[in-house]
Amino acid sequence: MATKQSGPIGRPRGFDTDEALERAMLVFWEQGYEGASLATLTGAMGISTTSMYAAFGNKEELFRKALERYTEGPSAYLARALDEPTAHRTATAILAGTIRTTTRPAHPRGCLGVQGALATGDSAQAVRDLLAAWRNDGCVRLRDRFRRAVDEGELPPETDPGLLSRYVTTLAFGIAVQAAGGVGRDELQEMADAALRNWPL
Amino acid sequence: MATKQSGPIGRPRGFDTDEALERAMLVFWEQGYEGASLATLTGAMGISTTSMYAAFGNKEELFRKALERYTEGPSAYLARALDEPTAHRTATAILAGTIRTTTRPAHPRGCLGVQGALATGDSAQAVRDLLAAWRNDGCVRLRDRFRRAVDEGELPPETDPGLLSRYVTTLAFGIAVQAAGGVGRDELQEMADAALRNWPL
DNA sequence: CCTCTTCCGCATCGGTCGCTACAGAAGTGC
DNA sequence: GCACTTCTGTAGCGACCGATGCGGAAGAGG
Repeated sequence: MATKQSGPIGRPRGFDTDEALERAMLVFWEQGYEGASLATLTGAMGISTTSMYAAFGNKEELFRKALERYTEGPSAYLARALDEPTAHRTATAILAGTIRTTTRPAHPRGCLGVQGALATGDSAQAVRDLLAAWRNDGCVRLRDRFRRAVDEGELPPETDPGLLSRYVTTLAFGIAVQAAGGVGRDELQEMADAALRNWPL
Repeated sequence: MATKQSGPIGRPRGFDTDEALERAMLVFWEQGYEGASLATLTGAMGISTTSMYAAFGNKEELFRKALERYTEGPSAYLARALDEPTAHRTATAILAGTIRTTTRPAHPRGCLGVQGALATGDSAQAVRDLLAAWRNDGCVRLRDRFRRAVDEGELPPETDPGLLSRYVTTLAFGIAVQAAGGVGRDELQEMADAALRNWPL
């Protein structure tokens, strides 16, 4: 009957799980899934391999959780953009958010969802598929947003929401690749502005 | 004085260097630089590690040569596109060539220059930089082509060639990412057609 | 034939990979 | 104090990483 109000028994964890996951996410972001070794990861997390396995399972599970954290952290602009009042503002916010996130100083350049595991060996195919699904999910949610805009009469009825969302996500992924190579923020923003000057396509 | 007309002395090589390099390129294309192990590479090439080292130097040199082969093979559409008579046809040819190459059945999906080493560990940074320079070179050559079109009066004098080339290459890299995730050829081509419908931007 | 040069198959190098067994430390509840 | 549960540091697992040493095989030139 007594509600369990006391903490879990046993020795409490000696590190902050959220902070360790944040650091792991940064390593995956910069070096990719295959490029990030456990030694590098645990070194950045400040814990031993034993603690990492006890807290996160294994490397692949750690990556999955790092991707979730990325989605709700650096990539949260996507969810916010979908709430913009118009489709045009949604597209603008997505590209601006992508550019800001992929070119932020003191953060890894590029996008974890793009460069985390774009091409991998056999042992990392599950992670590659996970990221492909992650990217596709973003495209689908954007398509639904544009479809709503068509239904509400904001966009012309002959507009193809899938085509439009594919266009915006293609630009976003391309921006991520450019940013990973060191292309500057201002140049990308000018290009994005020009790309959305005529809308919808 | 006598011109050396006889072949090199010693035991001749027992395999075709070009074909072995072609197979190595395909492995790098599909699995990336870090994901492609020497065992996988030499297995696909049909030679032993000893022969690979004797013929190509090491893994990094093998990748450099595979990238050259990729540039002159699957990515040769870029050079051809730059010779198109108009800037618009150049842009159209680049996107069409990108889509065809990144979605070709029986070939790895995506683009070696994008997914070969987009994010890597420390030991592969040189390859990452090499690919970033490769991508930037494509953008620069395209910019020069557009600049010529401005000089020749084909494009309005207020056109920014750098902006335009950044736009086209961003679309191309985004297409490569989409293709790596399994997006179909027709859908990408429809999007590319729509993206270039208003030109120049 | 012999000699010379190069190539190739086998074995293996030290290092690192992801991962785990074990024992002791450090907390909780009684 | 005690028993119990959980976490952590060390040490090491087998497997694979990229890269080599070595000796014999194989062809070219004489």
